[in-house]
Amino acid sequence: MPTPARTSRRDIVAAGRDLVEAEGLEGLTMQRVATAVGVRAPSLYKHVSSRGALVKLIVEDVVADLAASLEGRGRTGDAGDDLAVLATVFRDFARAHPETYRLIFSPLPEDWRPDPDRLAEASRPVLEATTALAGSDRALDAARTVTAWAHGFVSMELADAFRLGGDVDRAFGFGVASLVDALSRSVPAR
Amino acid sequence: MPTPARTSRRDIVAAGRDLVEAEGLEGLTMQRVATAVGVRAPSLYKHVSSRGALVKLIVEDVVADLAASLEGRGRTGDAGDDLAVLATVFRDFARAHPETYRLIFSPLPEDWRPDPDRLAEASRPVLEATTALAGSDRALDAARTVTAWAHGFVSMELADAFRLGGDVDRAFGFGVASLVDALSRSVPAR
DNA sequence: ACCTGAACACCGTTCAAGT
DNA sequence: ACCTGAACACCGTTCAAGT
Repeated sequence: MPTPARTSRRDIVAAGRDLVEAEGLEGLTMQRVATAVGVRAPSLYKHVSSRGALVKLIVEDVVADLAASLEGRGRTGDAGDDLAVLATVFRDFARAHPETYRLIFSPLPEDWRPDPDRLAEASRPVLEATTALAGSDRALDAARTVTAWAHGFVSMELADAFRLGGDVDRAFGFGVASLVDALSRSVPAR
Repeated sequence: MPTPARTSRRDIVAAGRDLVEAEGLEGLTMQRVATAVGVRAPSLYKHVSSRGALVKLIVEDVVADLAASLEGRGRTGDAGDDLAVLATVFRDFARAHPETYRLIFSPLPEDWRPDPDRLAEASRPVLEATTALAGSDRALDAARTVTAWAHGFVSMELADAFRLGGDVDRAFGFGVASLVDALSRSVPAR
């Protein structure tokens, strides 16, 4: 006689994401997720195949939210301003969800990694802005430069790795301005 | 009656570091470390206070090696060239020790983090180069921009996050050249 | 002074048994 | 069809007992 499901993959992913945000990835245990959704740990395996698979679902959920935050934010008419806006939205997302942001850029085992298409979706707005700013020949290199800088900056900020004093907000502004400046010029001389 | 030590903190850190490099942080179990140094797990606690403390010692060991690699490499006479050399040494280090590189930039629990002084030591060569390139007023902002970019680039490369094709080496060269270009100019106009 | 086996409180995961 | 308790093979860590 069938039993109605007492939980769902959706609930499990949401509960898992909350757990990660609250306690980090190591706080994500199957037992705690189970308690959060009102079930025993073994029952989770009817909905997700393993803890790793759950991590992957959580990562994809977070990446989708990040993509949605960036979507349509680079449309001021000035490609340099667009890039600055995108960088700020990106940084704000990271600060609003520090643990899950860390998670999506963590070195995860192969089978826990999100579908590459989801990542491509999140990076499209940046690519559009760099195309406008630096030309289509240089757009990919330029997007990689900006993305690397933004991710590096934000992850160092979250890791509390800027320890030499100074104004971190100013350093962020300085970084965007320098990049926009460099990318809007013709090919560097070196 | 005293027993002579069958292992040492030094051996334990070295064995732990090898384990992390070979299998990632989650491969670092006290039991495996113990086996590697020829002892049982409980004995390790005579030499390190916890697994977290061992992780911290490993991180500090890796950071010291990174600092040594960078030391004295930014001295060509041209500050732009210096920065390019430092970036390349940094990237080579990451590719030579991918797992331990990841570890030192991982979001670690507070008490597992290395002594800030060790990190400052590793970043000094960059700060010297940006001082020469951008002037002392802008040196810190410039160093943060370069460091963020380099770390972001390398960590995305290691995470296999550059999935849109193109030449990753060229993107790295493009990034350094753009940054050097921007930082060697006067204050950006934005 | 260091090393050990036994024990404790946890993990993730499997599986037969319940409804 | 989903949920459960019991079990298995692991963890990190503590501690009394050995040398």
